[in-house]
Amino acid sequence: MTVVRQPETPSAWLDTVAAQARAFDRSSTAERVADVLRRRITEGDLPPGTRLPEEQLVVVLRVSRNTLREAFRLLTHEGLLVHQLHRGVFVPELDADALFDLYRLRRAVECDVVRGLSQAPHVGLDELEADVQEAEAAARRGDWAAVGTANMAFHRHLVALAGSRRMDQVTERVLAELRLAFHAAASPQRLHEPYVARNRHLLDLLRAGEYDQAAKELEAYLHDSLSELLTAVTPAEGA
Amino acid sequence: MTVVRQPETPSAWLDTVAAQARAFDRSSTAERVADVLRRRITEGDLPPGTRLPEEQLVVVLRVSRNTLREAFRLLTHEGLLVHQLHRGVFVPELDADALFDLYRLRRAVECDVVRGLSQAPHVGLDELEADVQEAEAAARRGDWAAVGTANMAFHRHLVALAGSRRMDQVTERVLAELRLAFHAAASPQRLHEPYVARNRHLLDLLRAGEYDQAAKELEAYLHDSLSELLTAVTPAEGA
DNA sequence: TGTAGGGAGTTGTTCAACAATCCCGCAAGC
DNA sequence: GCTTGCGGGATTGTTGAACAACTCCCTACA
Repeated sequence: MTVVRQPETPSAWLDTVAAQARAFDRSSTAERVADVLRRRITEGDLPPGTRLPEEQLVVVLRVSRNTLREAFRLLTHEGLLVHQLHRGVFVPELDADALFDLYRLRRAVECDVVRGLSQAPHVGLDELEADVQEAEAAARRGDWAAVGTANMAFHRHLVALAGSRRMDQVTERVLAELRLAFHAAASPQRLHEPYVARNRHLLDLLRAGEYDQAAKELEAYLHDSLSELLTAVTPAEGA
Repeated sequence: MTVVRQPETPSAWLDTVAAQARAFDRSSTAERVADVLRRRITEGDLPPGTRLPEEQLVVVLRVSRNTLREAFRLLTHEGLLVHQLHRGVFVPELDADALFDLYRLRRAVECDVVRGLSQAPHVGLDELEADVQEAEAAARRGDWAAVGTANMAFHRHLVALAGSRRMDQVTERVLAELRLAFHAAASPQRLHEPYVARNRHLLDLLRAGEYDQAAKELEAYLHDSLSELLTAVTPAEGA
């Protein structure tokens, strides 16, 4: 039902087809529910601190409580929800400490990937190029949300260059949490615009094989990005 | 059974104490179940590839299927189980790629932590000292499993120096998966013994504030550890 | 003002049942 | 002989209801 088999040519591409079919299969009800909620959260429809009551969602989503709770687990695993015993699940509120923490982990992973590229010479930078172009186009038309999305894709693809499944997972989680903070920011333009050019610069350095230089630039990049995000999120945290 | 009650003095704080005791006891049933399974897995009782059937475990553990499945989720989140749709949960089998991947992420995090110590001058190294001493003692009595445990604690505490909750989580997961591979190794001694002295050396460097030097040493350390683990796990993977 | 008590509402857990899927073996066909 | 197609049994996925345990808020009382 799911896979058409071609017995006369048992070549390698069958494996890839099978893998894709299996990935397609991966649509349990809980994951579909999680998809819906994930979109709502990452789009910013649910502001941080919002509680997600089980009973109401059960009615709206047409699933049983157990399945909904399974979806909650998935999203909690992704950092998009936090669970409090006997109180329910909430959209997390990221304070300055959390942002610090996220950028700390982010820096460790991304910079390590960039530095490590010297060991794996020829990697495809096409996706990064596409992301930068996408960001530049979005910036020209003033769509700062799209700029932010493209920038995040840039970093996701950057980490993907390492070919490490677990690093990809960590990055996915970090960026998902970060997106929560982006929504809380006042000015999306200030938050995203400067990094279009810097991503372009970073990509140039990678093309030139200047990996150590790129890592340094990336570190400064992330430092500035965190500073900007902190001032954008905290309303007025003077003495 | 779990909480001692004092009926003659029913004051308010007693209730909160009781609540805390209960919460302490283990917040939820699912977590208690997860604890039991986690121990069985990390002790090596369940060899990689083992399937954990729901019905049998429900009977043995005296919990409902839903609660058991919740425990499965927790352990899957920790990397101690893998889930396959409509097939069940299994103890993961780590191949060479997975080990490579784990060490890649591990190197990125741990080395970043060590390098970052130059920014946070005075950190407590007492726990690291205790771990090293523990490992040394275990090595003297030939308890290589205990050496491995102490070594892992050393690295966990090393990362903890950064004070980053998310880095701690990542490390926890990486080490948990790694422990699975350790069980598959033939000679625990070869796997753990050399790193007792190297941990001691690393600690000395940290005490001296030679953080860059320590990071370099740690990188070589992890490289050697991975090599050893690969030869220990793969039976005979020559050309 | 502050605090104990109670009740409503929500979450945690269990149970039983059914639907969907996988696995294994067996027979039919080339 | 090999593959294909088809059950049948076993296991997982999902549901709905029920009860227990807990949180939160409101009220009464000192």
